[in-house]
Amino acid sequence: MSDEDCGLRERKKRETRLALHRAALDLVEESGFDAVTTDQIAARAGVSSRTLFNYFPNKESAVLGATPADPDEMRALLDARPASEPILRSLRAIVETRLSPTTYDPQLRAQRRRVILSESSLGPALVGNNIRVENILTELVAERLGLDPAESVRPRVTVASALAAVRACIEHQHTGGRGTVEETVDEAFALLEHGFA
Amino acid sequence: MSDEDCGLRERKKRETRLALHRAALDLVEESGFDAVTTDQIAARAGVSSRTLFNYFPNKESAVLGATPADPDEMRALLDARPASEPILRSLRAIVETRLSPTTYDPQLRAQRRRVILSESSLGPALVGNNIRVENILTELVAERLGLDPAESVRPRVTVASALAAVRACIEHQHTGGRGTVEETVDEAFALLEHGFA
DNA sequence: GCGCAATTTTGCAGCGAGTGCAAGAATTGT
DNA sequence: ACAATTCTTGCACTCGCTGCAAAATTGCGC
Repeated sequence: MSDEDCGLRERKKRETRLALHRAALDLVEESGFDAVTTDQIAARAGVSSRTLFNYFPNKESAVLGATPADPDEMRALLDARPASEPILRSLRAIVETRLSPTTYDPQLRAQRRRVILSESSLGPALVGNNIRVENILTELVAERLGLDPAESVRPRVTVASALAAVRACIEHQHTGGRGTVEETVDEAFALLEHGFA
Repeated sequence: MSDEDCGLRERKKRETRLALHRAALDLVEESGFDAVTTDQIAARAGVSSRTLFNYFPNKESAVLGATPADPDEMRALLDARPASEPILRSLRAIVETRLSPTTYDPQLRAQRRRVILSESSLGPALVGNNIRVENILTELVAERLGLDPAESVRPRVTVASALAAVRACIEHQHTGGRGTVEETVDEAFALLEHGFA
């Protein structure tokens, strides 16, 4: 996926996109999300402010380097999981992939992770409140469970809870909570799986 | 609470607040959330645009008539629930109270409900993404469970999942899903209680 | 009532996010 | 090298929201 379409045009676009993402991450890490303007990000990336919005729909997405959730891509992710796996576990894997994309170079990934875990303005944009992602996943989960998403809320509630759980764990970090994200996510999904009762 | 402090000043403030809320609801019901500007809301309420933001922190809050989440108030709500009640059930009751405040006159409440269920821009502002509410509830739930919210994620995950579940049910309505909100919320909380496994 | 203090409203000036549009620059295939 | 396509840029603009200081309103002691 990263080597196909190697025209100059496509390569430049990838470079620009990455430059914007890097610039955004750097600036946010330096001064905090709210103190950084989109103009500054564009300037550091060496591109006009208008161009930033050709690549990302908003500031948050630029910082996250968010790729516009593609249904096919997510379907591929889900299909990659064994059919026998409990749906929650598959969901968790998918969400974690979105959280730290494996196509990144490790250093950038680490920085992204650092920023996500320290900037609370980003949580919502990442997993919570991301209606588009929720809708796509709901559709996919319904399919796998053999349910009609218009008939039963179950798929949607499953997805929403999973996303919320991850976001809660990130929030837990923001508020200085104990444990690594991995540990707390473990705990959270155990709760979802076996019930809060 | 609605009769105390009956000075002219306090009464006028309540009137203005209500006027803004009503204006916002009316306009949004007429034209949709995105098509309504804060200036229009203020104008219909007969106050300056600047005044709107003296009463509400943002457009969404004006439409929702959102009262700034008060820790003490929420504690009172929780304390009103029997101590033996499962925490999820208490949470559900609290969230539902926030969803349709009992201090409203029925007609306004109905309108508010209608708007909430038809305007998807509002879901986030109501329950999801409401970090402040989540933090307060997390604290309270931790207390009731006898846990330290910094030690265990459980309280936070419980709260986040409950909020997410309700938001998911509202979203279910938005997307034309079947069933009343009550039914779907029932189903959702049953899942949370007994687990998704 | 009267006048002073506290509070509220308002206008204004301004910032930052985000968009539509049209002109200009770069890249492509031929 | 030329034309078609695509990307970038600048510009003007809307909208949400904020700070500030002046003006209006209300509360209170007399």
